[in-house]
Amino acid sequence: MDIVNIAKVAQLAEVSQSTVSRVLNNSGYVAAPTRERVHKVIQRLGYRKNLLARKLRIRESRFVGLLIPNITNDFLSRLAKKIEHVLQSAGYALFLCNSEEDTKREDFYINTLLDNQVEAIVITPATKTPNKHLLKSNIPVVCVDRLMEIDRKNIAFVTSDNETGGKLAAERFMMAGAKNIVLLCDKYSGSSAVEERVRGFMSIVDQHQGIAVELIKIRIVPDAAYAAIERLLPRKKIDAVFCTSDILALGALRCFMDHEIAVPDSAQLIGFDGISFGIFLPKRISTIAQDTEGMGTAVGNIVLSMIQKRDYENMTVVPVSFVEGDTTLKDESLKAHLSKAG
Amino acid sequence: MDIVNIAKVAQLAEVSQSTVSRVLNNSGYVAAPTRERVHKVIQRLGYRKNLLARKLRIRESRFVGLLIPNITNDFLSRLAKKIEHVLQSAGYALFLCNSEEDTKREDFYINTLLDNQVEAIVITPATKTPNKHLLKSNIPVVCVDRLMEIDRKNIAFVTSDNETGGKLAAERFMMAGAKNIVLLCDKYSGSSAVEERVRGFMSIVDQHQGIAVELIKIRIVPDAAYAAIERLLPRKKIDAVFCTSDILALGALRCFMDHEIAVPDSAQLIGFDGISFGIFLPKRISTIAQDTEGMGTAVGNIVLSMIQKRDYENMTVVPVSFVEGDTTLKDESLKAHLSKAG
DNA sequence: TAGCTATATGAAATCGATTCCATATCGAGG
DNA sequence: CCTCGATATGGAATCGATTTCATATAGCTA
Repeated sequence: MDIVNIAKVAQLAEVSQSTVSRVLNNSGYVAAPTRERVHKVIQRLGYRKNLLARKLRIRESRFVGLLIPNITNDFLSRLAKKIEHVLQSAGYALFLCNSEEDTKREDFYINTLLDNQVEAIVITPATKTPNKHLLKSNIPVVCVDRLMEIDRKNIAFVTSDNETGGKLAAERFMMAGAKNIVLLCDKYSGSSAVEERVRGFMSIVDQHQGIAVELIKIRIVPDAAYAAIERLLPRKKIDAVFCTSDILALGALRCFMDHEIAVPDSAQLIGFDGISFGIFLPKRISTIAQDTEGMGTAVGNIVLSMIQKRDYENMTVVPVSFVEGDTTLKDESLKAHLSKAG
Repeated sequence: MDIVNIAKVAQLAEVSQSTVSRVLNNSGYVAAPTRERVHKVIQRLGYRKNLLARKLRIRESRFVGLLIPNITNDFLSRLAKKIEHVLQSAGYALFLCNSEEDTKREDFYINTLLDNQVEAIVITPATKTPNKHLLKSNIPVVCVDRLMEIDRKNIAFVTSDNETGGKLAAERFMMAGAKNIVLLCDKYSGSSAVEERVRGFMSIVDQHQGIAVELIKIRIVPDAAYAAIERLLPRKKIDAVFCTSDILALGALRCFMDHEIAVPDSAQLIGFDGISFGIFLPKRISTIAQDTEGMGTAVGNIVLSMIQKRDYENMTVVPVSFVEGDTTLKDESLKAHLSKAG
């Protein structure tokens, strides 16, 4: 046999299991020589404690489940990294699950996580409708990026201030006097984040007169944005495009450049997310940046608070900010524009 | 009490634990009415089996550890996603660990993973020197992307054909008659992948005469590449740049554009990885693309083979391919160039 | 009808640690 | 000298499942 357990250590060190356990956990009384002897044997046998057994006994798994649509997504991977960082410092291990925006998979994963006794679940849900297994369970849940219509104890939400983000973009366009706006947004997602961005944007637009906004829902890939803009170009003059994601903005930008439409002079473009890549491209895309690290840290800390039954923020709204790139008029041009207009 | 375990189910269903277990696992003999009764109680109590207890008993954790430098990296996140996909289909859950290229953290994580009884570890090691805890353990290890100088049973390697990738890039440059080449590569990484790319590249260059290659090691961020090229520009005429990563190529491209150096006519550029973003930029970067999905699938399957003690490929080399973008001379131009030269 | 097998169920050991309780020694204080 | 508290250790129950072994009944064959 080469399974070495606490009993074998105890036997060779000529002490009881209790004593070995006390040595391992630095608890209770152990005489120095005994401790020494036990350590020697542990060393010699290359003994490792079986955390599964420990977790079963103390009824704490120190596992947290992370259930997101897609780890490949820039925003989500940065989020995941930060969450993992915070949790591992507190001794928690993270299960990685990709739902692929698929309710079936989400279902499956939630069950798996619960069966594995995770102490909390961090989820970016595929739909606003709550999963029934999640509802039945009592463990802490932190819902990130997207809201859920759920009535349950022990749940917290962390999102960017999407509505304000939408407003920031719209204000920028209004200041520049945009009249013919296209709004590109994610088609499939039941994501509340996208909706709020659109709502915020429209709330500002609605305060102005004579502004045309065409809202187009597309798949969240650059080609789709490219195609959407290309389809519109012959029909109308576009002077501003707001995309609910930088990925879409990328496609739109490419389309404008291919059709030799001057950006930002003829058409302006604002994305959402603040994907870092952007700033090294020939044209940096102006964007509403999310504080991904801030969100990740918030999520991690809230998870810990909830697990430890401390107080926690039920709803955390993380501020966003406008990051000026090369696809919007500069502040100076804006002022010139305004004074000319005024 | 609201902990419901198999004993409580047994009690309410008026059967023994053994019978409940048989029902849960569909093993052994259970009379239909009994089975029915047990299911009713399970339903009523909302019983869930405690997998920790099960895993302890059957001595199989069905956990696999994934230890990578950084999930934020495009290549690694795609890899992670694929691996997770393959493993979850086989009933394995994945622990996510970010080593941050830091040996200390790597150490810590390997210990944690082993203590949690993972059945295998997938690792992109921070150094070529093997971790001592990894050496001592017997569980299957799959080393991805980077090789390790390790003498151990139960280890498999999966990497791209980095050397051939380097050769492909060099051949392209040779065909186009490049004479003044800059080779930008990752400074800190002890990564064998980078070394092999460089080796492959140089092996082709060495077959030609009168070619100058300046090798520069920099941090793997676009700014560093930008700065490196900018520093060289006044000193020498550069007609080709090979970057061991697309991230670097991005910075180099930006630098050329800012200095109004025509790409690819004056200077050509080839990156490595095949990051999908590239193709939607104003200039798509020609690159040596890795088959990330193929690697992920290979890794997943090898892990499963090793765990199940089936045969497995000890060393898997996944082919790479040259993907022509807008930063190298097109095939036609090349032919024209060659006929003119010849 | 004796004997055998397929079906059905339960008691108890087991996985590997933690922990409560009991026991024992020793030195200090009364 | 007796008692008490601090120190040190061991025995055995426990966490929640799985699994072996034993037992019991029913139906079937010889």
